[in-house]
Amino acid sequence: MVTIKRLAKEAGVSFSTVAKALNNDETINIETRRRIQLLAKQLNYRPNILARGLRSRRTKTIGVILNDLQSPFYSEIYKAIGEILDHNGYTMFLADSKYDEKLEKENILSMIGLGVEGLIISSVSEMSDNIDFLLKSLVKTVFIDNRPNRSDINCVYVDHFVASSLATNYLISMGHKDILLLNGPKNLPSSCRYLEGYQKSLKEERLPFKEELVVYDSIGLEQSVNLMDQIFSGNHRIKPNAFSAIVTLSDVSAIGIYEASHKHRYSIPDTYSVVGYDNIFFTKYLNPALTTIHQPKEQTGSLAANMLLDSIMERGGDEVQVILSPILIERDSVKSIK
Amino acid sequence: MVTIKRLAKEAGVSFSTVAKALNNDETINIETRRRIQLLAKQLNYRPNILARGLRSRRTKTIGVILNDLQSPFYSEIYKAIGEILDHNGYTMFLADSKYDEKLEKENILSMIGLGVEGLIISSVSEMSDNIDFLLKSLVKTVFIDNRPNRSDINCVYVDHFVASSLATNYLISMGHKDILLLNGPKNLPSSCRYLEGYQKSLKEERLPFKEELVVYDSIGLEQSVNLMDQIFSGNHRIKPNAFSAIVTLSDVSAIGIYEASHKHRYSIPDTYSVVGYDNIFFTKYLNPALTTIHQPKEQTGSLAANMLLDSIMERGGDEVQVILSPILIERDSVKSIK
DNA sequence: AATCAATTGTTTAACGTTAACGAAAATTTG
DNA sequence: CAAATTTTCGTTAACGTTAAACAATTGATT
Repeated sequence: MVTIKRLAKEAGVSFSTVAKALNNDETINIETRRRIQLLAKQLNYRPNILARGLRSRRTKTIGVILNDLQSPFYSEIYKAIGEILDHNGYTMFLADSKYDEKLEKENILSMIGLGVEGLIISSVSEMSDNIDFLLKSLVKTVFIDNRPNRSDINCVYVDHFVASSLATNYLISMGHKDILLLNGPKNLPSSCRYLEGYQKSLKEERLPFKEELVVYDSIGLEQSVNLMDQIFSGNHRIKPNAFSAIVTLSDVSAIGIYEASHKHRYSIPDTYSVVGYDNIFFTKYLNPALTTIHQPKEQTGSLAANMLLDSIMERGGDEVQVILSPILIERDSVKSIK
Repeated sequence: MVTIKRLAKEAGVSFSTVAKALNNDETINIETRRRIQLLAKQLNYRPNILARGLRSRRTKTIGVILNDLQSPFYSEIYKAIGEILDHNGYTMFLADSKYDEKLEKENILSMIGLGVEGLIISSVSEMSDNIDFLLKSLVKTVFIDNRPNRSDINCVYVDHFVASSLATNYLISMGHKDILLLNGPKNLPSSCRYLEGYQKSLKEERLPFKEELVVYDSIGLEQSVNLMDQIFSGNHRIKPNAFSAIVTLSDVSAIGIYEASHKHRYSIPDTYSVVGYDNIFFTKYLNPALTTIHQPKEQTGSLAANMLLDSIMERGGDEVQVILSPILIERDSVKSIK
């Protein structure tokens, strides 16, 4: 392994001269600097991040903790984060919290142990101890995808309340009255906002809110398939004829509905209308093309990354909360029954 | 930040006693050990990986360098890698080489600087200098997705030659004679194997190999859309009526074909038949459901991770090459024209 | 010629951990 | 009961880097 000492020996100078030369320190003669920098390149020298981080606390790494790494939704977000970080010489650690608060805590501690300078996190809960813990610790943090219940934080998220009311309003305008809400885990902040938006739209249109038409914990493909399979089979408290449309918290869930309905020979949108959420890239190629609520994922990622870097570099001042707007994308998975 | 010294002060022992206690060293009284371990948990102590790695070279991290992080194909692979690593107390660094050899080299050097114990990499080229460099360095490496031209390495990949001949044979059996090959970058090992399999199938069936029906660099959604858009518009050396079927190197490319053909009002499979590659999870929900060649992605990831861990732990002996088999998945994007 | 400042380079001490070694206390042995 | 052994804990020196303090050489100024 080629270290600074090795370069020093090779170049015939002290190791700290090499260190300064590599950091382009003006107190080293420009020629010596050039000479050493060239040598470093020739020998494929790379600073040992461990040593640097240990000494200087500047590891040039940041941690990204998300609820589901595999989901294309989060993929697009961390793709955007990665781009920004790359341009700024930073590397990212990715971790999957699997919508689990304990795992999230584990990941946070790991990241701190790894010496990250900052963290971007889609926190599982709105008022988890993890959030307090994070704010007490010294790592700069940006919360994405949802908003913890406090104002002294950096965050960027889309308004889930608006999103679900957009979806619900649209279904109502198409004549649907019994709308199943396939919601996420109950403690998930986005689930709460989502439910509220759904309720608000029903209320506005003077439709009754039927608690029994809300079902939780259906995030992810498999869970969603299983759940809808139960419903379509009649093995669930919700019966197949109790609703004519479905609002989901994610496009992936919507695909689960496609799968289950396909199995039971129900047609979408003829029997059931479906509105997804996220607008992940392939939804327009589904059969039928999915009507969904678009989230600006790339923007979320790049904004979050830039905010974090600003915060790390001490540029930019106070904490900021950025709220992005969702957009309804009309396609073919909703049928008018007016 | 809570360190080993802090714990020592708190517990009234020397810092090295704490270190040993935390590593469950038998030479420390069981009671003292328990006491210190409890304290560590209470104070949310996490070992500083930087310091540990610097001193002991055991960072418990491995690097994963892939050609396209966002593609669901690679997502599924690194998801599987992550699962295995988690169970073994390892963390992973992810990096995107974007099918670029220079960026790949950059990433390799970064990973080494980060102190990874091993590397899983989908190398861009078959005989890149990067491979020699890696083998000369001390980092254990597993190559995935394709096979460098040497035998003294660990790798796991599916046989792209078999894959493309599976696809081509199938199309021929459905009566297609003019088959466009949407291949990846020319230097990509998988592209080479893919071309060879395609040629072999044509030859077997005594069909002429038309070089002009092979087009390169069409990996990724956008490139694929642009390319097909050109072809369908007549602005390409390949004319729209020169072929009746398309074989692609990735499902994502296949989606690009869907997009372009949709724009130009061509029907799949009525005007063009398409066979994808990878079988990423949502292809069966596309319109039309995509006929594709399945790659065992999860298996690839978990095998690679296990091989790497074996190699790191010095268990297991020689280098192994694992070749997995692709499977044809018949769906609705191919039409018989016999 | 003596002084001072600028220029260029070196010495040294951290950062938090591991691990080899040393030392003290507790226990066993003859 | 002294000596030998075991048990238990403390000392110390690395790992490769950064950064502050220090030293040496040169050039400019009085």
